[in-house]
Amino acid sequence: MPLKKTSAQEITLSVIKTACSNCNLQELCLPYGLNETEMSKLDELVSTRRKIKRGDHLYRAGEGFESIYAIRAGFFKTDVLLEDGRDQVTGFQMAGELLGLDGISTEHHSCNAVALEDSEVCIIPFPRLEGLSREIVALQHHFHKVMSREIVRDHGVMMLLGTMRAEERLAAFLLNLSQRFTARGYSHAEFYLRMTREEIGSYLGLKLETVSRAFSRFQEEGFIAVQQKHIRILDIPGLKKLMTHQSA
Amino acid sequence: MPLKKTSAQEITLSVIKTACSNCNLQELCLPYGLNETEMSKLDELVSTRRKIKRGDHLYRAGEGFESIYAIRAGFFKTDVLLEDGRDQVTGFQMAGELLGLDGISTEHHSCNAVALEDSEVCIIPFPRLEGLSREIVALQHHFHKVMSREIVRDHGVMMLLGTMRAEERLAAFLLNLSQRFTARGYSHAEFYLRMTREEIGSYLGLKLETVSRAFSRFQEEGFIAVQQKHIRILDIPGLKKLMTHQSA
DNA sequence: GGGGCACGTTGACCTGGATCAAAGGCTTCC
DNA sequence: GGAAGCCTTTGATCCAGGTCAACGTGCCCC
Repeated sequence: MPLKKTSAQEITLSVIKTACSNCNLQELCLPYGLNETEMSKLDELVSTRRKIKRGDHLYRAGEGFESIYAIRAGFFKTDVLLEDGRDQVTGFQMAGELLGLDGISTEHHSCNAVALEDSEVCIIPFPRLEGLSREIVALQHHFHKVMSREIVRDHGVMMLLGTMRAEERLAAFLLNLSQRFTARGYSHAEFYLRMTREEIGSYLGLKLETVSRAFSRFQEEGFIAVQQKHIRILDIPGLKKLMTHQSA
Repeated sequence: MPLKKTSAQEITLSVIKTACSNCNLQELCLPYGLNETEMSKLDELVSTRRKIKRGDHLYRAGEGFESIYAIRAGFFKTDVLLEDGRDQVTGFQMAGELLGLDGISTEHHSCNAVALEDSEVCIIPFPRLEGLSREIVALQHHFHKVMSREIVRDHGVMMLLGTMRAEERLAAFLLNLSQRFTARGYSHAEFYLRMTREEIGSYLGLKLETVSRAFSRFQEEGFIAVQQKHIRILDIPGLKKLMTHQSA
């Protein structure tokens, strides 16, 4: 909308919108499965948002843990640092996904969360979430499912890192992104990568040159069209076959 | 004890012992942090045990999920299967650790759990656990911590698979086992591996020959003494240095 | 609007770990 | 208690992906 923005207007808009009950990410996010009464209780809890500029940290490894975050808009990566300076991207997160679950175990965050584009998160104070999930069975159960899903996802990544060759890894990565964009109502075949080749490589356990070469190879083979961060997927079955067919 | 076992005796013994409140794994397991009243409520819930023979499955990928399991005694591995037949060990679990958390998300198990020695687990019906953790704050919170810890552990494995070289991986693996045996009151320096070289390799993203060679190399260097599955760790600092020092 | 710089591509070469192969040593199960 | 087969070790060779290097490209900020 072409309204001239004043800070008063921004505040108003933000207050109006900060409610799970009229958020279009409900189905992907924490409120999944709640009825109206329950939803309005959740609204009270999730009342604050925070904007994160591209490149800024939402939290850093070692910081005290107080809240988990639901991504309202934008795109994040999480990474872990080893003492000797090596690091690895452990995941890329998009709208509707939760950040910060790693912090529950020690009450300190165990990884960094960095915005890869200007983003906004809903702040969910964890003790209050635990309180509410003692009242609302559906919320409790869904939260457990979300944590469990994260464990299953991690097993998938371990599988990828442990058994797949470079091109299989990249194919799996692209198919996964495609599927997640689809779930959010975006094109499954065309998207912008928010991360660099190096970040993709770090996530996939490959060097950036290898990622770049694999992209080129996929383009030659007609599986995708790449131009920098702009990706068009041309042959999903082809990518899938590539993933399962190779090696023993 | 040299008692002649009759099935009546076995049942009695089993009934007596099946209670968190007098289990010596309390501190490592689900009951951590509960007071006496709470513990006795948990006792009601965790009333059944199950013995699993070496090589048998506790559950299989695809099976319906109903319960999580606390390992009372023994040693397990979990593994994931890809459509094309490749598989990977996603973890090794020992006494006091929980199995089955992966099943919550889809209500079906997503991996196989196999006993690596004759083992015994306590069956924890999940809906009842959710019920009880709505009543007992400490149980709820601890359960969340356990799930979160699993996520953090998985990130560590991703790190290992994504950034470490073969010998670093094996060093990390041995140090991790040592530390977990210590926590259970066993020697930190001497233990039997319950898994084969192939299973270690699968977990670490290496081939069995590479694992074997790395063991031999560690022995030559004086870090450990290996004889088949019997390991003595001779130089913990040496192994630690090996893990962090190498490469960039 | 232009200059600088981070990001991306491609080539040449190298190496760590995979693969293939063969020979013991343990365990287990009749 | 002995045989069969699994597990482990070790050697020789190979290759996928890492490393090093140089050059393009487009984005962003002044």
